[in-house]
Amino acid sequence: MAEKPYDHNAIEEKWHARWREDQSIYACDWTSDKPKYYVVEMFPYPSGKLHMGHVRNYSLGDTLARYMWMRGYNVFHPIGWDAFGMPAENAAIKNDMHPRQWTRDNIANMKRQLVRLAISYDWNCEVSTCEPEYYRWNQWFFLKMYERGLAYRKKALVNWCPECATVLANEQVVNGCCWRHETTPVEQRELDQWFLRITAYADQLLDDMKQIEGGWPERVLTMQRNWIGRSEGAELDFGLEGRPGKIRVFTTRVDTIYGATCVILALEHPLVKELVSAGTALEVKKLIDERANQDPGQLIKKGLFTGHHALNPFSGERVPIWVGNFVLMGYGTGAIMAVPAHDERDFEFCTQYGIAIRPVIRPQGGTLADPPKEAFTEYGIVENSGPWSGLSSEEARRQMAAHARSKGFGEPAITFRIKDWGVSRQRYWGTPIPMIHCPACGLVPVPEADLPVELPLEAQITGKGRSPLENVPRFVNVNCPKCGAAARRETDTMDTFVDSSWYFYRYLDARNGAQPFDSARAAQWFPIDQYIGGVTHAILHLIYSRFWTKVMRDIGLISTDEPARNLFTQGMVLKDGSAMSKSKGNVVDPDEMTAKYGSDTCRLFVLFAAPPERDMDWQESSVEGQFRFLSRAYRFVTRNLERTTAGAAPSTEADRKALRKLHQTLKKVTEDFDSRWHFNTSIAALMELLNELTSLEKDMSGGVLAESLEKFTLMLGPFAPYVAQELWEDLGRTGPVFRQSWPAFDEELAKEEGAEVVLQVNGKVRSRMIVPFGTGKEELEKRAVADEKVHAQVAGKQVVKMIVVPDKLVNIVVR
RNA sequence: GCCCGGGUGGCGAAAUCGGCAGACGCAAAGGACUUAAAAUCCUUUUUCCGGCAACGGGAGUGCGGGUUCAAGUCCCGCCCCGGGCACCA
Repeated sequence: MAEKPYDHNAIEEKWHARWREDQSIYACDWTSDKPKYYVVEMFPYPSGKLHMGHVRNYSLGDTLARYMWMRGYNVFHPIGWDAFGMPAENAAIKNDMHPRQWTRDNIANMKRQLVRLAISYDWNCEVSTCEPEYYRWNQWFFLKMYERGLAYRKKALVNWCPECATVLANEQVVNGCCWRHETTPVEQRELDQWFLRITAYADQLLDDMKQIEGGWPERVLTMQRNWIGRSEGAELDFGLEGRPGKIRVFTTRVDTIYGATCVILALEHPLVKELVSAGTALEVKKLIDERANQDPGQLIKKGLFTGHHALNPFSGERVPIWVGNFVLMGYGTGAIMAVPAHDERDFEFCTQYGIAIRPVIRPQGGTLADPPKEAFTEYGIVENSGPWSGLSSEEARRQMAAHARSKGFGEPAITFRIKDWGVSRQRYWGTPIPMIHCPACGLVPVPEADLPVELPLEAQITGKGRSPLENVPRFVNVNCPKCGAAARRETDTMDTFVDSSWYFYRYLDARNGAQPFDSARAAQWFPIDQYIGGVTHAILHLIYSRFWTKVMRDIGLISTDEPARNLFTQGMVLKDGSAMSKSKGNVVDPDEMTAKYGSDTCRLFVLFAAPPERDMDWQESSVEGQFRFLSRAYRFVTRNLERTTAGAAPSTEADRKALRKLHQTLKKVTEDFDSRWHFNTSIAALMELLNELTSLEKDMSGGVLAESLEKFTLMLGPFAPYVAQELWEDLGRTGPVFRQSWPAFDEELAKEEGAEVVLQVNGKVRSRMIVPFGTGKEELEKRAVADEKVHAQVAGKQVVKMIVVPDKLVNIVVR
């Protein structure tokens, strides 16, 4: 019996080499007639090295992919690179290295790591978003959106560092200052920027959630619902006293309008300039600057009286017009009617400035609190509101909005919190926006035939100035495609969320030079069966890609409304209670772990540490346990190889026990795969099985040994592909483990010999007994009372009640 | 402030439908093998009380109540930790 030591290096190198020779091992079979299974893990940003969050994400996806292959599915499991973005530019500045070179080097290294971890990717379909063959389709989509009015240009504020003389991304602003000049306050500048009209799809983004409910975590849907922020109310016009014009406000509570005691404009509201004196305008400007450098959560409410009055369209009452720093220009109409009695913010503001507070809603069955001590914000009964008095809030909202419409001073309205998606970036390492500015023709799209607009590689990246592209004459100077005159090319590049909005469609057809992808193939493979990634992308990426899918549908490329039927959000990998990050210096490099213990151990470790949806605190100590398990498994199988006899019937008591445990394990692991992916318990079950088999080893006969070794190896396959493959070969079998069929379990064999019934007295366990399954209630009662230990507890007391759960327990209640 | 998660031994965790709390693993302690160490194997390991011991008894899943024959699991009220949103009218 030649037991072999577990030489993980030799085993992993051997299979690593063989698999690398056969590039097609994980390739998708596009002609297969098996049911499809499309599994995607969120692609990584090529920062240079995989971190443990990646290892967790990809091990999870891989384990699932291998299982689905074994279940007979035609699996498509691709990967790519989210390869545009700022770090490449920063590296270029720091190390004098071209972003493209830096990115490609990083990709090569991370690809090596993924292959080493034996993640089963179809490398034929690899996608890298920084290559023209990919980003040309970003440009193509942009043109399609422009045609449809979904891409447009407007002025918007950007963060500007006067020291760098450059635009900063939001994440480069730290405490209101530049990340490189920590004492230089960031200024707000207005620039023309490109936007995508995601708001046109706001209702669909909400409604189509019906299609993915149940498949997506509820909390992701909730976060998206809040982000979209649909609210129903009314827009109303307050007339201006003594001058023409009006102020339009949005409110969800028309029913409170008789309690409106002032109108408040946002600081940037266009009317402010008209209404206030030069002196007040200066004060307003001050408030704007003050707010720019403040944490929005800590903002202290401030405001100014404009000196003018507005007229309440319902009551005709004259109310003062204020400006307030807490009124958002970007939401609703940029102006509100303040009802301090029924809104906390208005209450705070009006109390502070001595503005009248007038309650008009009383709680159902309660009385009007006058003067109120705090805002009553719930619905109730309308009071002191002319003809509307006595109505419920709900009824008043409906009737009053309708009344406003019939009188022409307003109408029911729906407002969204979500804003159009600003995609302009004044950066180099991104997709050039395919537009041309012609002095004669204005904005002219680059003709489709001229795509891609390639990034000029010679641009100098200095971290200064508006955009590196502006200093590349070859890029900037073009002839207008319409009139032929000298024109300027747009130098803004696209947000990298554009790249990631549709990459999983490109996987299907990664080398297509004529279209973004083949529609017929997309119809066959979409929606994605399982998308896996971090919950950090719950909002942006996952909303943008849903939006993109709908646009592609409207263009006619696909016919589905949603990109992914199921989404799984894995937990974060934490160290000392917070996320691993370079700045905290607590990053763990997977290479170290693979070098020491091997990839199989590393994979097992991340899956075993916690259930996948939960955050996992980094506790490296348990890695030894995983290594020991694989080591024991390997030795167990190899030393028993020669004892196996195929087909021999079970003969010993040990055989029966081993078979029972084997089939119980098969059942457990299969159920974990088919439900919640708690692979920590699957691996624990495999450990239990190995422990049991080891203790029965000597008394097991050849037939049961053969079955046990084979099925154990197959079950190990999705988790630890290298060692499973090695054992498979040792067992004299051929072909990849993940192409074998997943072993079925036999419910009969898995059954225990008898049911263990717990005997309780007053809810406390006093004894237990083994009875045949299905033993009747009366029989159980009889046996329970006869039990010695139970008897000792019951003796001398009165039995009040007996609860019997067949095959489970008997509880005797005594007094 | 609002909306989600989560809180179980020294540690990671398990208990999937209200029915044996702590599976599996780590760490620790003791032992076997060894000249020795590593590796491996065996034993103990929630806690308190009694006992030389087999064993017996009590407590115990963040805190306080409740429902139930029975609660980690369900209900009510709190505390703490993590995440998201945060003047969205």
